Amino acid sequence: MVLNGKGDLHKINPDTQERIIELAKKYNYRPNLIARNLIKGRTMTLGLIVPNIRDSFYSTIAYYLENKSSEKGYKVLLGSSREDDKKEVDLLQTFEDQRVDGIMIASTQHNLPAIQRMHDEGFPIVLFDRNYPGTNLPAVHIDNFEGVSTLVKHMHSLGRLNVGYIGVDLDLTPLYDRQKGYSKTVTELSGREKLNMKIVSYKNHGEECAKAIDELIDQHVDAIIFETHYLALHGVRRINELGIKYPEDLSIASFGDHEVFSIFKPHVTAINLQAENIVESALDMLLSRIEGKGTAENHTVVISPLLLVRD
Amino acid sequence: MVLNGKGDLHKINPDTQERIIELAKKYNYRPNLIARNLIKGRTMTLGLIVPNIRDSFYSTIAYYLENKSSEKGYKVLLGSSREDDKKEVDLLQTFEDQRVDGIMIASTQHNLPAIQRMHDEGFPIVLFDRNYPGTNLPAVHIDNFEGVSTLVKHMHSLGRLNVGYIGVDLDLTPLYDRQKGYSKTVTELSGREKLNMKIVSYKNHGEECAKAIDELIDQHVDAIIFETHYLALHGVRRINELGIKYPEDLSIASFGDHEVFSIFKPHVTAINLQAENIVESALDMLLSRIEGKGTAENHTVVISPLLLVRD
DNA sequence: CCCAAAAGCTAAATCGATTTATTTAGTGCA
DNA sequence: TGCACTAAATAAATCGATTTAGCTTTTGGG
Repeated sequence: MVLNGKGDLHKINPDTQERIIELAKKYNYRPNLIARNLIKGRTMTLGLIVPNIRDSFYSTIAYYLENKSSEKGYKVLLGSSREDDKKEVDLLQTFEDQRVDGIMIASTQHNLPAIQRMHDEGFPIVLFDRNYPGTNLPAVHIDNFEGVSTLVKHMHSLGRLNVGYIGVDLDLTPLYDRQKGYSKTVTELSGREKLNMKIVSYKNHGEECAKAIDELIDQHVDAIIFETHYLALHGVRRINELGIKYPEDLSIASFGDHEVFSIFKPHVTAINLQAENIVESALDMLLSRIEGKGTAENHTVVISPLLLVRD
Repeated sequence: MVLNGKGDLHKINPDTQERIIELAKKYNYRPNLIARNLIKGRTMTLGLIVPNIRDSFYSTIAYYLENKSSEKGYKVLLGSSREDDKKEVDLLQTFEDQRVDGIMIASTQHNLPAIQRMHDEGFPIVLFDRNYPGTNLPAVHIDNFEGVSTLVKHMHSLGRLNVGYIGVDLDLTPLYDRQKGYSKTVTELSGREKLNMKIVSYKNHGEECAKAIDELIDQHVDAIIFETHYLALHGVRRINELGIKYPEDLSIASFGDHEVFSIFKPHVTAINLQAENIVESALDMLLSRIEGKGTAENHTVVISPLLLVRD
């Protein structure tokens, strides 16, 4: 009681309190957190599950989560699913058994049953980046539609009306939303029937992205929007190889920022994925549910993307 | 006993065992790991403390650690010290209180007392990347001296005899070792008195690195070695800006690889930091100490760097 | 001087699993 | 029939902290 600062509350004599504190110091006493966790029923630990911690977006998420949650006394258990459904359920299960107080997950989008079950049982869990549409699962993600839309409009404002788009064939909601954002905005703005949209395979995205660029150039696009940062990297490479000057002869932009975009010149205009905001919202949702005050308010938080206008 | 597969060992009747297993399944029983941890005195958790999880090297370390240790049934608690001594001791303390079974840490190099104490008390802890020289603390790191030496020799083998070097002013052993590797090798190989070595401040490394390049060019170097990947990124940028062609007019190489080095062309020759090997060794050391068979064998494992010859 | 109430401690229950001890039932052999 | 021994099940102890209950000693007021 004394060591937890509840000495007065429990009417422990001030002298005794002092004695206790002294002895604790003398013997270098440190409470065993496992024992505390056991009786408290909470571990002050949050689980983070990402498809790949090497990815700069997810490692940035991990960074902010660790920072913000350590401020509030929480630790972070890290899980990397490697885009593997099985590994992901394993992690979910282990984290649940381990009694983490909550989980933040960018799911493979193939584990709805497990996640739904946990949520239904009252386990605080919040999806981010990738969600399960049509469910009541708490989720935080950027507005992908809006983000691409912003990029297209930005291109138009620069006088680039014949925009092209390169995406990837992964089966993920954020990517679909981006593609939808592109086609909708382009048709609305220009009434074009030809969308100049290329979807490349993830497995071989480097080469296919280069090929896609060649084709778009043949179709005389004057701007290209890349669906992800890694596509943009390969795109920039190809554009340089072809000797095409950007932004003079071609405007480009990436959905998703990357450190080199503001190092190598010309700097690449990009949509920032707002990792810090995502973590902030997700953490808020988790903590309010953990602390129990979390009623069933807004299930999904959609964060506005940030356009970083560069060269 | 039954659920842990020790039914026969404890002579539980096979029928009873079946009944137990069935009931466990029926009621969806999952053992509470906290309770297990408490009595077992181990948590099947490893702590990872890095200066910055956003750094691609450290996130790669995290990736491999998570993968390899989850194969062996261990979880990973993540801590990011942000190069802050205080935060680092806090993390160490918390992880110890939390009773993680072992810790893998890239220290700020300002917490010897805390780390030494833990090690002396028998806590399994292994340093990586950055170590405390002159101590008996278990450590794993790449051979930084050897790595730079390899690069210098590689340059010489290409006929580039007037090599330059750009480093950073951080107070970290691996960087000193690299600098030593450079000066030693250059003097040995060429007997040069002029080392063409520039040290830039970390805080402003982008601009200062560019300036350093300008100066080295003035000094007519025909090759530049970058001490870290981020210096190399800024270096490549500056070299492109100056319109200098590499590798034709100038050879460059980076200590530390980066994804863009094999995307953008010409590809940048680099030393790979062998994250996977580092994790493997560190994990071996930790587990053998955790399992108790770890006698005081080799305290330090030095890993050979890998030269990736590119353009 | 007595009693109620507060002050201050001490003891016990609890969290949920693991491990060890104890009890009961059953078997084999002299 | 009896004894030793095994099989199988049940009970208890343990990990270390938190919380609640219970006990003893003071204190204050009539």
